[in-house]
Amino acid sequence: MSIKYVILGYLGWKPMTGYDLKKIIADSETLPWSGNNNQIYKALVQLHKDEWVRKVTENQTGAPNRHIYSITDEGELALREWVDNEPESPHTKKSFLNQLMWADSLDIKEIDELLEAYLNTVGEKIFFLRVQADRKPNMPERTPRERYLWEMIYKNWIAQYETELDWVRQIRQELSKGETHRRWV
Amino acid sequence: MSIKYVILGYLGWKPMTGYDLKKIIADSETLPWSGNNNQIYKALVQLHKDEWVRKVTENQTGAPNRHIYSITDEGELALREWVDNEPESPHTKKSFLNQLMWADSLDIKEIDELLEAYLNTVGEKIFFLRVQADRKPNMPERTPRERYLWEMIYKNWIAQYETELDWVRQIRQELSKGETHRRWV
DNA sequence: TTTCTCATGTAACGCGTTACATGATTAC
DNA sequence: GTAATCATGTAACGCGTTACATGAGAAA
Repeated sequence: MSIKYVILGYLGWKPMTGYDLKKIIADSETLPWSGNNNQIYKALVQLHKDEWVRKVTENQTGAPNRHIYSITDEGELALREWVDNEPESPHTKKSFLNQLMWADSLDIKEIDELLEAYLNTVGEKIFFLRVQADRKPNMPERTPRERYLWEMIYKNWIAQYETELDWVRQIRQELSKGETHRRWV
Repeated sequence: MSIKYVILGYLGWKPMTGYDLKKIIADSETLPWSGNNNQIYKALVQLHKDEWVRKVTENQTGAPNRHIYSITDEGELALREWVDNEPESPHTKKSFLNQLMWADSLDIKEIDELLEAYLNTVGEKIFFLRVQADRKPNMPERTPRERYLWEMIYKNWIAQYETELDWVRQIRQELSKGETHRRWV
């Protein structure tokens, strides 16, 4: 449950409520979770039981009392340990490529339209990534180095999608060339 | 349940048993499933109930009877429809980037070691991708165009990981430069 | 003799999602 | 008046994983 650590990371930046975390996670273009209540509130209960966070309740009228969580010393230690974990390769699901595996039943025009649609969805994704990289919401900038790391994280995502665009352009061009030269029927 | 369609795709290539499909999926460097029994056998039951595949039982002694599945006309139609679906952007989980978000608590050396380890796991992944792209196991080559599509699919994955390598190299270089110039403490 | 391959299937569990539930305040 | 924001939480479900279960034949 790596979302637990992501939450812990944010709480190590500053104290927050579950609701705050929910918004951050839901709005993020790079964190791969929807930010649903169930997951976040459960993770917070979990973190509290582990004593990696402490909870302060702020009374309110008109809305449920706010539970403000902040990281503990044990939490900080656990976070550091997790950060220093052996890195894993990315896990990617490209359902479009799974479609393309069996796309030979389509004619050239249909395939090209699919590729164009893919180009557009990926292009849109890049657009939103750039907007967020620009606005930098919820970005802790405690040191210049931290700032640099976060910038590189955004660049990583953008580069990934740019690579995707290049690939689509190449395949579209080659398919149309193959068409005119009757390399495939 | 997109694995259902991937299975349908393979059965549209040639008739197979659940066991065959399990191996193909488990061995694939690009399909994002482990190839566990539970999922595959259930999907086959599902596909059979939909009448997208038919089942022929071949009696055996010493091993369970083989259930050989092949695609039906309805199945072929359903596959074509799915292939022609609106493409989605890739869904990627880069847990390493989530670690890096909070890596400012580490010192330069620790970060660099993490990046190097990441470089290695990604490099390894590329290696296996290239091997598989080269050997081309379980690749239907019914037409030149289909062959081309599958090659481009492998290229897509390789390009993605290559982009990752470039990114790691850049960040490592810049971090070490920043270190000598005391841009971050 | 132990391990691998063939070949099917089930059980338990974890992570993640959508949808449900409540209710006051603020903005349009 | 309707919708969004604040703020908590629960229920039901789907997809995917590991592990369990069986049992013969072939290979190491």
